[in-house]
Amino acid sequence: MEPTFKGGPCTDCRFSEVCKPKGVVTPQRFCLTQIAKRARTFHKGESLYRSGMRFSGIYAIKSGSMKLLHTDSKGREAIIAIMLPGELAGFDGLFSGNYRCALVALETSSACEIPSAEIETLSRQMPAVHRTLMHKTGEQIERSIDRLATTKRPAEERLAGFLVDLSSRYSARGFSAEEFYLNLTRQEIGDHLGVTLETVCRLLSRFETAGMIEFSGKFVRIKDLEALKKLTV
Amino acid sequence: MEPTFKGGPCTDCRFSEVCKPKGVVTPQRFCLTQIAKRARTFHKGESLYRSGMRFSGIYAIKSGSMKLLHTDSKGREAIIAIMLPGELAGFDGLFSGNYRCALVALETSSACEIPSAEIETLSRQMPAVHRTLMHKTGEQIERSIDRLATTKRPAEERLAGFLVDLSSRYSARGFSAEEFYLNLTRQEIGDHLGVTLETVCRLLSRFETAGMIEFSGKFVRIKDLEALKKLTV
DNA sequence: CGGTAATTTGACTCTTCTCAAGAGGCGTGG
DNA sequence: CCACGCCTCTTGAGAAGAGTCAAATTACCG
Repeated sequence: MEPTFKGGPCTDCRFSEVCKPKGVVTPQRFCLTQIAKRARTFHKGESLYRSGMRFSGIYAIKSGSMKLLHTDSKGREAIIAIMLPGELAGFDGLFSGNYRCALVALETSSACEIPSAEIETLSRQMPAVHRTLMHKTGEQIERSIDRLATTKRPAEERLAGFLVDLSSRYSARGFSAEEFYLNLTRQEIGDHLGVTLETVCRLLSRFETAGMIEFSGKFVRIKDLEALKKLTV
Repeated sequence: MEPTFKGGPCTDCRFSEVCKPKGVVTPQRFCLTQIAKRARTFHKGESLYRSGMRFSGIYAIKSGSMKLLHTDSKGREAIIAIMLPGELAGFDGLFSGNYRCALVALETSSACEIPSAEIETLSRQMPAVHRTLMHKTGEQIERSIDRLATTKRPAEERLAGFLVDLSSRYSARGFSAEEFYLNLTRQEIGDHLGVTLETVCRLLSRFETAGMIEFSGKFVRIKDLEALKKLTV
């Protein structure tokens, strides 16, 4: 990394805002964007990290999508989160020192690694960097809490909520809120929501019949977002 | 806060280790134990903080027990966590700046507040304090992940897991692993596990009939911990 | 173009929920 | 100290939701 950093991987990244500290005016050279490695490509099924591995860094997802995968002692899989472009992943290892889950590409994707050594040094030296990380951590914790709060709700509500959540997250990152590719199998959607793949199938069919969504293969079009939101309440 | 602090609220706290940074030799005067306020008593149903309130600090629970309560827009309640003596609560507000949940005493309890202003100052100045907080945060995140991973599992497994978890947490804090008071109604246990109170009742009866537990009122005795563990796998 | 994996749908089963009624516990006030 | 009322707990019966098993169809990859 050059001391007088100019241009580089983050200059033309449309998500570079993600990595920049918010709320304070800071010299550019102290942003996370300065320490991120150039984006690497990961193919479908490839792991950025695995459960139990020593924490090596945070990943800023540039394109594609990832699943944060937890596997229990019996081999059962649960998808803790779906990560989209413009989001940061790796917090399951940031504090404990070892990743709790695996981060797996759902399609050909690219991500920048923000190495752990740099994180430690810079977040100690630069309050703004530290604040950015804390802010992102807060988002993660809130998201976990919100998901834990839905355990008692019926499958239909959880699935509707999942679609609404994806829509708003895509929208927040500058993508269409109505149309996107969902690179998950029915099994994976089920592993995320805690239901079987057959239930996911039936509910999606029901949503489609009701005119709320339309999908062909992996492509999803949300036709009536309000109706979906009404299901989640 | 006196510069030359001697004695004080933490000196004879049996849980003072909780608040002390681990893994490094640090002058005592830089521990969380230095900034904690003297314990306050909270009565059953009283809130240490409520959802939406500005983050005011972390709470070290000295005695009794608390529930971390999430309420959604429809008024449905979900208990995100049960907090026991010797544990820290308040991380749902530490990073975002506003508490996401309410922290409510389940019985007459006492807790020390570690005020937010002191946390910020001290964790910036003292790496050891910062490290302690990060370590505790890691525990919280891991716990959330582990609980999210159980959403698909049947009620019996979740309830058995809940009892095993309580047992090991009591045990870790120097209490009996086999006998404890569970100051939760069946409704609250259900709100924690995502099932109805009737299901909790039936399962507890089943566990009792099977000779795994014994309970009279709020008092629980675990008779066959291994059998319970086998149910959770 | 063939083979494998994913999806869809049906029929049936099982778990869990809902509704309901009765029993038990606890605190308050007489 | 007892009685009353309220809240909690327990248990049952029936309904609904979700799971399981199975087969047919479709999509995808090499």
